Amino acid sequence: MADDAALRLGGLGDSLGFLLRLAQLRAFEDFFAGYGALDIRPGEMSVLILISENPGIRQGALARALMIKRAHMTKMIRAMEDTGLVRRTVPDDDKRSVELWLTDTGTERVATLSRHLLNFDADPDGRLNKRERAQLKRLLRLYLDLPTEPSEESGS
Amino acid sequence: MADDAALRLGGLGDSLGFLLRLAQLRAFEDFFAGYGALDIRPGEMSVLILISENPGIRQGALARALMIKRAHMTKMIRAMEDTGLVRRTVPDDDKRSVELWLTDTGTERVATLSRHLLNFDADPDGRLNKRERAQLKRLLRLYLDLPTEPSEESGS
DNA sequence: TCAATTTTGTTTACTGGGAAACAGATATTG
DNA sequence: CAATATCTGTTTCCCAGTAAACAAAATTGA
Repeated sequence: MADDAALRLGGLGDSLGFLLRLAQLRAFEDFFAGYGALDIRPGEMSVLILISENPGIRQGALARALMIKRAHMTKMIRAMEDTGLVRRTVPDDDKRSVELWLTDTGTERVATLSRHLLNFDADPDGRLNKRERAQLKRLLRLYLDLPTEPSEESGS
Repeated sequence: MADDAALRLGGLGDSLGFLLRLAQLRAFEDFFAGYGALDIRPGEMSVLILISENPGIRQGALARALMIKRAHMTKMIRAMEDTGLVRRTVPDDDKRSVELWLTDTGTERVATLSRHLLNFDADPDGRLNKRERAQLKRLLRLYLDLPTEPSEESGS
């Protein structure tokens, strides 16, 4: 039990990759703890939100943004099409590509998820306080070459 | 190309879980870029290092420390036993459990890996400077309830 | 003592995700 | 224009990892 705390991590404890992996697993635990009832996976959620924010986004662009492979995106999108959350169209000017749109059901789902996402993320679970949490996110965005300030253009 | 930068992330860009997932994927990319030649996976490496730092550690404790399931640990350890990196013993005082030890080959491997790990992690790849990198790791350790200071105090 | 519960590791079946080969559409280059 | 190269999505096959059921050992509780 307390034995685990006594474990020596060696060089691992100073490895960014190791810390990130553990932190991600922990964050997903938190995610499921908070979202359990909703029967949604993190991956599906991110896909839905990105389509919602970027209607008509092409499948490949979505895969790049989420850093998953096109082969896997094909499967995810097909599943979400089957459950009626997403609609696919092929544009005339490039018939290789596929554009993605939310169905009405998908739009509703995103609305629900977004509400919960805000609640979830705003709730410090005791390990980090608000300031530390914000700082952590800032550094992660930096590491990821993402805009440091989340683009907040939509007037409420 | 530049399209990707123009993507709107919506609530996702402020979600710790999302940022952690992306960061972890990116860190693994970096890992393979730096380690490619060595033919080692991050998971195997962490197992080897933890056994090296905690000789005789039991399989379950190792699984908990790395936040992976015992079922999967069984497979990993068996594979590493087959390739002669790890040795398993069953202690007399608890015949359910399995204690893990490095073979000589395993010990050599860890020595090599540790050298590379230091090089790798010490090399800022341009996105974060040393200070930011250290700060990021500090916050991650905090989030993970790990000791904020790596157990070793070396220079500076 | 000895039945019931818990712990530890294993097996089997399944899911999430990647690698590689592919086909159709588009872009490039002569 | 034709020939080639590249891009986009898909298919197939594979690997990492999980879930659930299990067996053996250990612990608990009457």
